Amino acid sequence: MSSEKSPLSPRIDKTGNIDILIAAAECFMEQGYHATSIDDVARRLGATKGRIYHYYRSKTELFFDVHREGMRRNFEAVTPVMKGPEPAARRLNAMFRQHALSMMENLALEAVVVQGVEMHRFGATTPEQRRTLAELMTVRNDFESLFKRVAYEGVEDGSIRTSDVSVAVKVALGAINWLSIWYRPRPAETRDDREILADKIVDSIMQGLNAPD
Amino acid sequence: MSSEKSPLSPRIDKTGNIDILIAAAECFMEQGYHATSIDDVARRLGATKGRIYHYYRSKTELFFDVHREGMRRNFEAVTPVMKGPEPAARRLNAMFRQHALSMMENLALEAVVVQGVEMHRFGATTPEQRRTLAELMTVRNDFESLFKRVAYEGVEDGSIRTSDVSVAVKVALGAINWLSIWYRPRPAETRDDREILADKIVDSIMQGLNAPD
DNA sequence: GTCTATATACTGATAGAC
DNA sequence: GTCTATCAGTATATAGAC
Repeated sequence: MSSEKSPLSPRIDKTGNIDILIAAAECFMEQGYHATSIDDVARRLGATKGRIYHYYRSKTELFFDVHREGMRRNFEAVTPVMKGPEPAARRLNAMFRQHALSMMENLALEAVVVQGVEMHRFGATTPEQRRTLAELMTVRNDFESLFKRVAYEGVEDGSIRTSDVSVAVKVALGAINWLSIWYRPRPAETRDDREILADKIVDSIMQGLNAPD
Repeated sequence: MSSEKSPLSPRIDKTGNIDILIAAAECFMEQGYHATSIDDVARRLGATKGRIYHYYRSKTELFFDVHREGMRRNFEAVTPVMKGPEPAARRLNAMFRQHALSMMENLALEAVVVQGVEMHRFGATTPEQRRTLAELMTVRNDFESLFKRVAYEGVEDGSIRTSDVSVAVKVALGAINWLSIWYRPRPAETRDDREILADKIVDSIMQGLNAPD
């Protein structure tokens, strides 16, 4: 059905497709995109292929929609804290923190987003799929630009020091995205635990490892 | 024939298998493990499957060997600079720098190593493959431990400041490993260019983004 | 809207010629 | 040591019953 205006508009939920997205995200996270069959996703849903192909014309489109939902949540987490009267360094700090928390709390979706980055490697796809892929990469770049913009503000207001804003942002986001590789929630984990971890990560990013002289 | 003693011993080269490893690494980097067929690898070699299956019993073993070679080069790059009379912070600095350069100069191999991390998801494998996979993960952990050890030394000699050594090292290595996602060498790139980039990355990791008061 | 076939294509791995 | 031919297994996607 997907009438898709903006890549950020919530196009799901009402039809109950969110179940399919979550099931797909979990399968993709655990086994990777190519190793996951539509049957796997259906099995996790407690259904059969028929249901999935009723909503999605292809496995690729399903992947794309998971990716979209993951990015939507990324923006949702970060944009509320990026503006304000504080020095840019403090706002950037908050953005990293929010992004890290979003990674932890939407682990499956975000793991797929991370996979998606390495998936300009979609080899042979239809022209339409190519366009969608380009669109997703644009959204990713826009997300990165959010951080760059605030980082530049910080260079100007003197709250941020770096030899290269673009590299510094890539380093910071890489560190956070890497969570999708090593972070797995412990059985009785609370929101507090995640916030403590997020703070440690952001502290590493903002303060670095060198002891002050 | 792979007689394999240590995961780090150079078991290749002489038979010319290194060609197969490189071709496989490039395919895996561009399309991912599952999307790459043995025919793809053979085509890149300018040969057919027969040649590959003469040296490797399965696609999985081929992947494992690429991973091994990538990790071997990682150790090779980092271990020479990890000991010495300097404060631990300086040695850690050098280790990160070497690792970043190794990522850039062995891009295909290292991209496969990065994929390998997310590949405890090998689903159904033979017991032997499970053992190999566990071995590879051990090697990865040992590599990370190299950095942790020096970071702890830094905490003790006062040259390093962090709220959590383990997290800080994961953050730093994540940032560097993320290179495999976004770094692609420009056409006329020189060693100097790579060193400049590596220095910027290491600067970000060690100094952080906050301006000194 | 969901399920059960089924068509079609591809891929990992093997056997045997050269 | 490399190639050709081929088998068996599996996956995407479709068609049609319910």
